[in-house]
Amino acid sequence: MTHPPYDPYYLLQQQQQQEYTDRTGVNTLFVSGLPDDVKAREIHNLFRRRPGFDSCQLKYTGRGNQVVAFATFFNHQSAVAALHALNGIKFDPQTGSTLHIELARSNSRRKRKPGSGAYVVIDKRVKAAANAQESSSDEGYSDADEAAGNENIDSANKDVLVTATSEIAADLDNAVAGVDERSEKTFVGGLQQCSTLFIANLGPNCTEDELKQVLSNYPGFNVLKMRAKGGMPIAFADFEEIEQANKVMEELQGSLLPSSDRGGMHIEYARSKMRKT
DNA sequence: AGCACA
Repeated sequence: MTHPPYDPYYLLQQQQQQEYTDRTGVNTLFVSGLPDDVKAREIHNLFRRRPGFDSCQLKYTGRGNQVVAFATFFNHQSAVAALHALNGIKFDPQTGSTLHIELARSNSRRKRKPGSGAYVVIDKRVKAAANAQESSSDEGYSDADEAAGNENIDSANKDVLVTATSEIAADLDNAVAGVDERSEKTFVGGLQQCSTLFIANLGPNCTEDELKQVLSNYPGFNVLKMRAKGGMPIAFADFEEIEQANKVMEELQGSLLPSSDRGGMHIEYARSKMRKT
């Protein structure tokens, strides 16, 4: 049997293949390198302060004691920002185990019922023992399993955090919408966007020219201002439009300059739009 | 983690 283009299964495969290569729509991080005694609460505490964080889940894959986690954000950018902030950190100083974080293959499809938990545990261990023979092949986890596994556990969790934060975000959104007529700032998923970017983690001898050269390749780039804060330079880069700033943040987040000596650039929205003049 | 200019 062939799979003609209208075959739903064929379409699903096409879509999944696309997700493998283009992950710009993915808001979920896949976290591995966790110690096998990690708790869902620890994962939640790791991500809860990250801008745009939504919820997370810990998953016992059933492959040995392997544990992985998924952290979901309100948008792709927030997810990428958290990825760069946390990837490679020592999660447990005792064992020296290092976190490995990447964009998930696809978004968590967890239903967002009001009152659902800020974090969730998926345990495939018992089931895996039962069908040990048939699940013997390839990888340790699959997104389909993840989506199927979590519905039943959702209701057990009474954490209010998720709903609380999204309500706050909605309030802020309204407040800003009223005040900010020219949309120099907007809220997206609890993140205050700004068309000026704050750039940190630059090397001590990063120059304004060096950075300006990189930034001027992007449409909408206006002005760069640098200053040394405690020896380490920081920079503010202003763009015409938020969308243009977004693009730059997305593409340059974590990237290295010739002068970088302590890892890639860290880029956030500035707290306020750069003054004209 | 570090956010100035007015």
